[in-house]
Amino acid sequence: MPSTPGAPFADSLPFLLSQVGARSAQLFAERLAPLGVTPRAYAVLSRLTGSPGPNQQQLADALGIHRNNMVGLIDELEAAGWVQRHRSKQDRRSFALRLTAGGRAVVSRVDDVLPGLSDEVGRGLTAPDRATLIGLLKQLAHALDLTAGVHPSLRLPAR
Amino acid sequence: MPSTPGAPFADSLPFLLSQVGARSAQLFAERLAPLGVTPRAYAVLSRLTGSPGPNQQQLADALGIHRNNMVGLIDELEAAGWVQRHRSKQDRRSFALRLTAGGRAVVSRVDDVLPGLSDEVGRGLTAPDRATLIGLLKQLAHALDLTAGVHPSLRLPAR
DNA sequence: TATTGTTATACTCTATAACTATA
DNA sequence: TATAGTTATAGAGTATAACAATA
Repeated sequence: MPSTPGAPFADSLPFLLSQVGARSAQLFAERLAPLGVTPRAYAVLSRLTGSPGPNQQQLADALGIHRNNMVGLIDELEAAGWVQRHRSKQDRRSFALRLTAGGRAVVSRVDDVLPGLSDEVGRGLTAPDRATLIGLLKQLAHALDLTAGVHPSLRLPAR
Repeated sequence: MPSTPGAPFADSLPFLLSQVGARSAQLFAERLAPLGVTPRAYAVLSRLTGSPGPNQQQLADALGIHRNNMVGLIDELEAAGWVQRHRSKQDRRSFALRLTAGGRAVVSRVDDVLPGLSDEVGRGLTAPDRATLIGLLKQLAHALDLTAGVHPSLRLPAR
């Protein structure tokens, strides 16, 4: 059976990528939820693991989130005790964002959960096939001008 | 270089699938927009190309859209002249949904655009590699219990 | 005059409940 | 009593504009 009757798109590369990718994103969100973290929040937290604390504008630019929305996001992370705002001494308009010990612990806990997600998502494939798939996806990501570690949905919604 | 510094997830299968899949969904939506069609609307229209006109409840169940939201969706498609509601004579509570000639024309126009999208999304890969990738994605879709032609985001949002 | 962070507003989507007409 | 369709409401998420403090 070559294709679903009346659905020529169902076996196309764009649809399959979008379909499997969306399911993968759902499973990712479900694994994060018990830890009290949203995918957006994890994107921010994992960006702050580097040493030079960026300000909100820089972080927003790097992730493709609008700076207006970054305010509330940092508010939540600060309320959770995972991030701190430190007034920059070079430029007193901006805050240097720094992960707290608790924030680092959350990132670490999420990273511990990710291998289980990889196994769940890739359970239909042999180990060599998984490696092949990852290689092909990296080629696609590069050809589509995607930045490593930056999710396009943070920038633009699909629908 | 094995992985992005400070971003262990960036090269993982779940993230790459979600990242490339989300970009693919954006490109799909951008191709549809000039035709006045949203991905949701196309999902509905392409489901109605079959001969036995389903009612709204059946269509909602098949696509994973809530029947409450199906009302407004069908309203728009009817206002655009692409779908008609016909009172069922067997069960006068329900409507048999039927594509109009205009509706069939829109589906046809979208289907004409899809090959171009496939080329754009897959431009980073050789033809054999594209075929390999499609095969691997189908295996994943099957292992993840995804239904052919049904997009998971219609059922549940990722974020 | 430009930039960082902030707030307010409106608009879109979605989730839930409740209503009507039929069965 | 259950089901198909509908409507209303509230809640999340996002986009836009405007503001205060600082450069």
